[in-house]
Amino acid sequence: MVAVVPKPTLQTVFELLFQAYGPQNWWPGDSPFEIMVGAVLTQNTSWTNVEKAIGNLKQARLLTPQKIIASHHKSLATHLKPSGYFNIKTKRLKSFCQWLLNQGGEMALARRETEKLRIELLSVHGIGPETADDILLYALDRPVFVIDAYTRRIFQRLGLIGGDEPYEQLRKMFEQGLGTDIALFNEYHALIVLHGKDICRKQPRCEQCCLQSFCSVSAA
DNA sequence: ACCCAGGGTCATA
DNA sequence: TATGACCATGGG
Repeated sequence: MVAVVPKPTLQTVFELLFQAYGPQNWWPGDSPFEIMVGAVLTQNTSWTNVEKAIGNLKQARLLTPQKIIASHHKSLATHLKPSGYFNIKTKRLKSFCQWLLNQGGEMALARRETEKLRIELLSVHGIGPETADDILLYALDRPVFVIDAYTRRIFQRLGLIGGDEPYEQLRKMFEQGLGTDIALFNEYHALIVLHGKDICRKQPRCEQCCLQSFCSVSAA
């Protein structure tokens, strides 16, 4: 006999995570531009390493699009070193900053329609769907739900997805299932990341997990 | 010594 | 379309 695990709604999962962890107040950063930079630097990289790189940029007073573009590759790469992939990220950060200035700067983005802006972001070399959506949600306050590896892992275990769906399919599923709620999207993704780090990979059987009653792994 | 992080691009089949 | 290689540091 296989135990039948009930499937929670997306709202229920949020409630459980929020009750377990409380508000996360994402994204850490002092300004929208710092958040955008962090979104690029945190690609496949732990946040503690990103903080060091951002600290270097701040100390060198390079945390503006103009200064980043004006920096030489080698110099900028040295500042980014702690965040890993520094040669690639140097190019990506420069491409993004060049795009930002071409758009007319940060203020000009506020008038752009979200979907148009998203397409534009995705056209920048080194900006993929997750990075674009991090920027849209956390720096530009747009109602976009961020999908990452933790989201796939956690919701696969809850039996709500297969886990290999295309990014866009999952994004639309969450956005339609939750309604347009920027504050909810903001908090939800932060909670998913925290929960993913905290428990879901380190303890595959999830004995202490706040989602335990819905988790197909712990019930198996 | 090994595993992986708040991904994305590119080459190959 | 769908895998696999590659990028690179730092903490567990």
